[in-house]
Amino acid sequence: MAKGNSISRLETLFGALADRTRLRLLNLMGRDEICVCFLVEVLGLSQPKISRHLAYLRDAGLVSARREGKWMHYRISESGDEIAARLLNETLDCLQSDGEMRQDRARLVNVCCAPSLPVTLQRAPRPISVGSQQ
Amino acid sequence: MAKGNSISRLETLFGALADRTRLRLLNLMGRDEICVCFLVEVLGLSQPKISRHLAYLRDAGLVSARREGKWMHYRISESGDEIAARLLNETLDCLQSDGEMRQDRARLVNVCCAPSLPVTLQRAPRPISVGSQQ
DNA sequence: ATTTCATATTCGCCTAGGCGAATGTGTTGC
DNA sequence: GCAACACATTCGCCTAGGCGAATATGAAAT
Repeated sequence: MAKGNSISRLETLFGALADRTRLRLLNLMGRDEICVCFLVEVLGLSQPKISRHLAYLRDAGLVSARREGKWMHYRISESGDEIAARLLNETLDCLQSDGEMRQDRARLVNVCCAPSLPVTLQRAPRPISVGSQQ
Repeated sequence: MAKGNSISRLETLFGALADRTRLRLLNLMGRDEICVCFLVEVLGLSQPKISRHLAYLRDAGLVSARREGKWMHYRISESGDEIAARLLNETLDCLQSDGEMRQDRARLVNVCCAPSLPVTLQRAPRPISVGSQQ
């Protein structure tokens, strides 16, 4: 679904980026793995909605998944496509400087490091970069 | 239609870029004005199709139009949005290095400088950068 | 084995937007 | 005025894809 000539791959890339929820997901992934339950918690959206958008990103080749027991970890995948990779990186840089995106990242840190985690997350594996205190 | 917070503007931008025909149009505009009739001739697509996509790009704020008699000239507009501008420039750079996009640009030069122009184009104003020989 | 938990998928509904064909609009030339 | 020209818009049709609600799946825990 992400294949074809290079123009088609650009269409696929931009199609994947043309959605608010997916931009927020990519922003939260940053350079690290993150587990679905944190994405659900931080974005405050329904779990099926998150999963559907993750599936879209997977089909578009932007993201790859790894299972760890009951949990699924997602990360931005280094695309074989050099051009797509360059554009995606530039996009992620732009998200860095966006106010709402910063809020999302801050909320992720808060959720992960909170002394009292939401019940649903107490056993979930932390994202690497945020660290796993307590 | 291109307004809202910065995430919405990114959605709009990426939506506009997520179409082969629109990418080809932006590629042909490059940094200069170009008249619709040349776009139709070079891309070999129907005039209404070209016009619809130009309208889409206009509504998304990526492109602006100028009338000169019967002819309409389109150009990529410097967006007020710095982030969008940066991403758009990066995208245009990527198009530069794409094979099919190069073919389109070569065809534009051929069409404009051909000793015998297609009848439809004989009086049309040339794009600036290609020059107006004959 | 059964239940629970984390996640994925399916279903039905609805809107955005792509297409060709036809038609409308603004400008020039006669 | 009217015809020709360059371009824009509308119409009807069709698919992609967004959503919530419900349901399925795969792994662990009991």
